[in-house]
This record gives sequence, structure tokens and C-alpha cells, in this order.
Amino acid sequence: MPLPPPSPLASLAPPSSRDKILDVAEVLFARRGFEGVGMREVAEAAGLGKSSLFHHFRSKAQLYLAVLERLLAQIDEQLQAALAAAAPPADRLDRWTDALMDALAEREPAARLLLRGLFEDDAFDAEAWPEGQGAERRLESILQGILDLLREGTEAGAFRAASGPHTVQTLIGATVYHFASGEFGEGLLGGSLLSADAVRRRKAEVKTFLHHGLVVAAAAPRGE
Amino acid sequence: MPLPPPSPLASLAPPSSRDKILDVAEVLFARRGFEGVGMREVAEAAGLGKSSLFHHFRSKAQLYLAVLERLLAQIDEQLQAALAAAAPPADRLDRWTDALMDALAEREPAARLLLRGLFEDDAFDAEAWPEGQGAERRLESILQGILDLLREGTEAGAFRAASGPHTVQTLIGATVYHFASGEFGEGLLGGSLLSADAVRRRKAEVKTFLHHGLVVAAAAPRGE
DNA sequence: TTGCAGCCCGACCGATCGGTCGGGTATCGT
DNA sequence: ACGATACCCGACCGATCGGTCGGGCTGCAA
Repeated sequence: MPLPPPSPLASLAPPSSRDKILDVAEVLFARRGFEGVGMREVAEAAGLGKSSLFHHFRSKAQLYLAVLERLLAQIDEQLQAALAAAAPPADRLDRWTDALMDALAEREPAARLLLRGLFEDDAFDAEAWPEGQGAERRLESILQGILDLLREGTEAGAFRAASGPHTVQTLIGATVYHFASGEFGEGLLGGSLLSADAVRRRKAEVKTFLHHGLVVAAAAPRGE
Repeated sequence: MPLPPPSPLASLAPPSSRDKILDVAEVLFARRGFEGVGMREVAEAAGLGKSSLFHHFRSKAQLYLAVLERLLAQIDEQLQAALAAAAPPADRLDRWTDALMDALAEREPAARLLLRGLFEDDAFDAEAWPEGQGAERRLESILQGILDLLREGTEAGAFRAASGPHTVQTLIGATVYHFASGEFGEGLLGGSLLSADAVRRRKAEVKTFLHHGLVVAAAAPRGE
């Protein structure tokens, strides 16, 4: 994996072949999954011969992991920036969910790719795929950030004493799943999920949910 | 597709070949997705020759859709039963989420299969696959049930005036995604997602979220 | 000018894919 | 006793899979 060109400033040149491959592979893997995409197809979409792909990536699996890592790195940076603000925990939580939804909405394949990535964990787990450790580390960084915020907010009394991991799962479900739901979600909502209006609407719904829940007269929830 | 044997009572006989095929295909499709599973593999796991599969199902796609339809039908029945109770809307909502999580937890491949099914919508959409209409109808029945409940509860003043479709998306995210999150979710939560304890815990977290949200001092959420 | 590295390609490999075909056997109504 | 039907199988088909190989082209360093 040769280092990227020096690029003393943000590169304005047309994307290198390597980036082009990553771009088209991201879209294809998001649409049809790892097993559903062939290297021939990626090559054709990138305007290259199939053999050329193997010049840039040693195998299909490595290409897939590189796509995932690039995406997770960019999302991680956006989320860390949101967390860095000097503001009360409730505000930072709002900023974090906004930033996550912006990141998912501004790049169409992102949400699906992430969820599909979770489902392939069996196939790429463990030390059998060392080139996946970069993506793994980025994921852990994201989790660490939001878990720290939740803990801090709870200790400060700004959040209910809810389980951090469970809350993270709920947040992922409300955001990543939503933007990954594709035609199903569009049929349910009645329109595109990624338009500026739809994104704004979803942000408001999720944040209101975080702040108030759904049920009005707060009786204790039914037990088992 | 021959009709099942008369079975005047619930069949206690060992599962027919057809059911056996559906059982193993459900597990395999959930684990590796439609494209990642071969008919040879299904046949071997079912203890049959590959040709025999094509006696029961005309194609791999039809087998996949049959698996999905069977699952959706069973979930639909459990959810309709939960909705049928004579109780206030908030109670019926609790019962519904409990029933959904029970259904997802008692059959391990269920949640993943459902989410994966959403992602394959592009491949099986439209009228190109008429044998998928059964599954589609079951899905619509499920959605109709919960949407009706949300509307009724909102009109009765029991729920906040939230968007029904958005709330459904949030509920799916909090339940289906959670139980589909596999190794990722287990690493985050620190243990099995499907144990009786873990399921009870998740139910409590989700229902508390529905009733109270997360943030304590209910200031208005941050705008854009 | 030469050599070498980066990049790209067409041709090819063994393996596996979904699906077909012809035929074998067991069971059942007549 | 006799089809007919359901069920199952091994062998086979063309297509496609991920990946390799040897070589061609370009631009830069010496």
C-alpha cells in the first residue's frame, strides 16, 4: 500500500486510481454486500482492468476493509469534533447525534455499509484479518467518545441513570439503521431519507425522543 | 409448492424435508446473506442432495423469499396478539415491544434475517418477484398494526404528537437492530444478547426510554 | 541512454456458482 | 397388479468467481 502523494495541501487533482476504486467499491459494497460484488464489476465501474485492482489491493477482502476503514476514520473525526465543544453534556449529546446524522446523510452508502459491516463480523473477525485492525480501532474510538460523554452526563445528573452501552445501541438504531433502511424507510416515511428536509426532520424527532421519550403521563413502564 | 400434510392437530412428526430446508436456510441466510450462501451448502446442512432442493423450491430466490415469509408470518401473529389486548394505548405499546423482542430473541437468526431482508430490497423489489408478495403483505400488516396503535394513542393524548413513521423507525432500531448486532453488540454489552437476562434488561431499557427519554431537565432540544 | 518502478492490461487458472436432466425408489389410490 | 406421484440422487452444464502471470507503456533518476 504505497503512501498517498505528498499533497502539501488538500489535493485538488482528480482522484487517484486508488481513491476512485475506493469510491466505487464503497457504493457497490453498500448496495449488494461483500459477497454480492465481483472484482470485475468494481474494475469496470472504476474504468480499469480487473488485474489493476490487485495492484492497489492484495485481495477483495483487503479492499473491503480499506473501504470500511476510510469511512470510519472520516466519521470518527466528525464525531470527535462535535464532542470537543465546550458545552453541557445534553448539548454535546445533541451535537453528537447531529454530527452522526450529517455524516450518514451526506454520503449515501455510509449507513448501509456500516450495518453490513457489522453483519460480516463473523467472516472478518479475530486476528485472521490484521488489515482490519485500523477499522476496528476507529470504531472503538467512536464508541469510547460517546460512552465517555454518557458517563460524564450521568454523573453530572444531566442524564437518567441508563446503561451506557444500551443507550449507544438505541442511538445507533435511531440513526444508522434509519439511514440504512433504504426503500423500506422511504416507503414508510413517504419520500427520500437523505433530502435536507428529511434529515432535518429526523434530527428533530430523534432529539425530541432523547429529551422526552414518547409516553406522556410518566407511569412506570409495565414489568414482565 | 404442495400443501402441507393435513395435520388436523399441530404436527408432532419430525419436520418434513421442506421445513428442514427452511430451518437450515434461515440460519445460513441470516449468517452470510443471500449471496453468501450456496445451494450446495443448504443441501448439505439439510442432509439432502442439491437437486432435491429444487424439487421443493423452484430457485434459490424463491427459497429465500419463503424463509422470509414464514418468519414474518409468525412475528405478525405474535404482534397482532399483543395488540388485541383490551388495555390503554401505553400498555399495548409496552406489550407490543415486549412481544417483538420475544419473537426476535427466541429465534436467533430472526433479527439479522429481517435487516438483511431490508437491504436486499433492491434485488427483489417490484413485480419481478411475485412470490415475494406474501412476505410483503405480512410486513405491511405488522406496520399497519403498530401505526394504528400510535395514531390511536396520540389522538387519546397518551402519546406525544410524534410522527408515526419516525417512531416506528426508532422502535425498529431499538429492537431489530439491537438483536441483529451480533458480535458487535455482545462486545459492547459484554455478554450474550439472547440470554433471558439480557432480553429482560433490553426490554426494560427500551421501555424506560419510551416513557422518559434520556435527558432529565427537559429543556428544548438544540435546533440546527 | 539506460534502467527501474509504478501502473495497467488481456489471457488464463481451478473452483464454485445456480440450475437441469434422466433415472431410481417408495408409497398410494384403483 | 398397475400406473401415477412424490421424493431423492449423481452427473453434468455454462457462467462467473477471486486471483495469477507475463508483458507493455510511461516517466523519472542516474
